[in-house]
Amino acid sequence: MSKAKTRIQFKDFLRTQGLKSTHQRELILDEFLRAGSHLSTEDLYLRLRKGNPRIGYATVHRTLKLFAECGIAEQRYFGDGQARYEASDRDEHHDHLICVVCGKIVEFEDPRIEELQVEVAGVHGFSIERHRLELYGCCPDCST
Amino acid sequence: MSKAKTRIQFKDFLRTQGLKSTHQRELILDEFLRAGSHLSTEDLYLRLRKGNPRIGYATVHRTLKLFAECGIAEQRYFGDGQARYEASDRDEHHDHLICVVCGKIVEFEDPRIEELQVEVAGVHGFSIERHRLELYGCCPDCST
DNA sequence: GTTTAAATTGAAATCCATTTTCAATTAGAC
DNA sequence: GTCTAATTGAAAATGGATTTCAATTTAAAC
Repeated sequence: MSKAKTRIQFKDFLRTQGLKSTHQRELILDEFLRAGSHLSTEDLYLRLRKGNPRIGYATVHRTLKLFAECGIAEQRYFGDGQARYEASDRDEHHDHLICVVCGKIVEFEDPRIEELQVEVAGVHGFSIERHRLELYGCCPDCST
Repeated sequence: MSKAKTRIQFKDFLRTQGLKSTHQRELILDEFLRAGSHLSTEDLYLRLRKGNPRIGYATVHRTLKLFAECGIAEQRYFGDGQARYEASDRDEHHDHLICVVCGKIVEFEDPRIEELQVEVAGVHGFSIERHRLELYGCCPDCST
């Protein structure tokens, strides 16, 4: 989905929820879309402060939660103690490879794994809503 | 592995690390092995307090970390903001099905998924050290 | 058994990301 | 422009994890 469409999606979301479209929310969405993925609240806050020293951490935090609520972003936990957000407008779904040495995060997807997940859940009577698959290991750059 | 053997494993670990075997550490290990899995530090602390009001939260916390260090327990994060520990002396490895309604946690394993993970990681040049797979959905009891 | 050095304990303090509070400001409907 | 409700951001609160430190306990040496 294009950035322009994402902006419209967000505005629509705000309107339908009786929320207001503000300057800060627009700035935060712009920077979020511009920045790479897997950003923590702190990361995004610091990037925003460079251009706008007036923006508050609480607002960034609250706005990221709004993004997650309306489907623009997804919240992830990689176990380092802080939540990260990634734009969910790119592919349908993907999982993560995380380098335990340098922290690099690579995305991947494999329909065969997804299929087996549904099958396994079915055996236990579960219907899957979402899943999380993370592979931790050593990336090519760090294994030399 | 039997509980007796796990106790010996822990004592050996302590000795080789130059650490001491204490009454508290024995109590905590006993209660940890007696209690079900997926316990938070708080859970275990409260269980221990019932029989031993003198035991401290910090000691439970530190001892659980020791368990993880010596391979008796594994630390898990399910995204509710607190670490959980499970005994790692039962099967070789397993993943989790988590009910988003009642919070029930079911364990499963599927070698076919594991195999595909190794394959996918290889495509990206990663060697896998460990992984995390969690399926979130609705369990049979909650879907009726 | 006694001594002794080092590890351990637990209450309290600290840390740190997240979340909430609240008075001042702003959006947008009228 | 007026008015009401939502929003903002600095500061405070929250909550689990972790550390501090004086008192206690362990276990090795004697």
